Amino acid sequence: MPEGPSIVILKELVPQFSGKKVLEVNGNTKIDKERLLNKTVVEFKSWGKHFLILFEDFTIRIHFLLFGTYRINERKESQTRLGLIFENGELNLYTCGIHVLEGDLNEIYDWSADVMSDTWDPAKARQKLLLNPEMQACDALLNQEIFAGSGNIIKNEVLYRIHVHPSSKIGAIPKIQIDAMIREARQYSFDFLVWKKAYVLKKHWLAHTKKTCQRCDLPFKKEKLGKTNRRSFYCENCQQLYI
DNA sequence: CCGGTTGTTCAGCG
DNA sequence: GCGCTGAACAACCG
Repeated sequence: MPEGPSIVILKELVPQFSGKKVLEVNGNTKIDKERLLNKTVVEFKSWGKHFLILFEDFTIRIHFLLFGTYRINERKESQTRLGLIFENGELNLYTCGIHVLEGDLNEIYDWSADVMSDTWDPAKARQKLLLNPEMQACDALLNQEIFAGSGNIIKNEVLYRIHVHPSSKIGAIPKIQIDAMIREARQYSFDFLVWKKAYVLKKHWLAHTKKTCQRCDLPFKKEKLGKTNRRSFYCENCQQLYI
């Protein structure tokens, strides 16, 4: 569920509730559910891994973390975190973090940092990267201020596509590879979106969870790397280490 | 049945 | 106040 493209898929499934009034609220969320009652959804948005439900005076921010899921016009057995019932159906959210955001969303979010946004700004991403020469490539691709929406799968696939070792330092990577990283972070996210919709995402993984490199047939390394200490799958032979 | 995880936050420590 | 570490959260798969 959690990476950016999955949130975009959710966003595409809910316009049926845009402009509709919340007739009933349920779930074990700690936020004040009364506040949503009889309010009308203005719009649904997303920023990276955040799913946003906009009301007139406030916004509900949903983060699915590792295990979050949702159901539209159906329910799961497990406890609902937040359920919104409209005249034409319902949106049920499970195992997610929920926050209420006050004020102007444009002051909270830099939309151009979202790799899937129409306003994604590769030049800004490049600037941010160059300001962090000591940062490791694997950490950069998980950094939500630089690549909002990118997660561990996208990280591993992008680094494999651009032939860069996850422990490479940003400042030592040739500029042409930095540009490739930025380009592929977006491109792979859209490939992810298409494949996920067609239920063929895993089939297209070339690095994530893989045992062997399809380019050179040598075994992949599997290690927890970087400050983020997340699983990296990489080929020592095909992915260059820049230090 | 146990181990692991598409993620983030926060407490605790030096 | 900082940076770092590890726990906590919690559902599902193999």
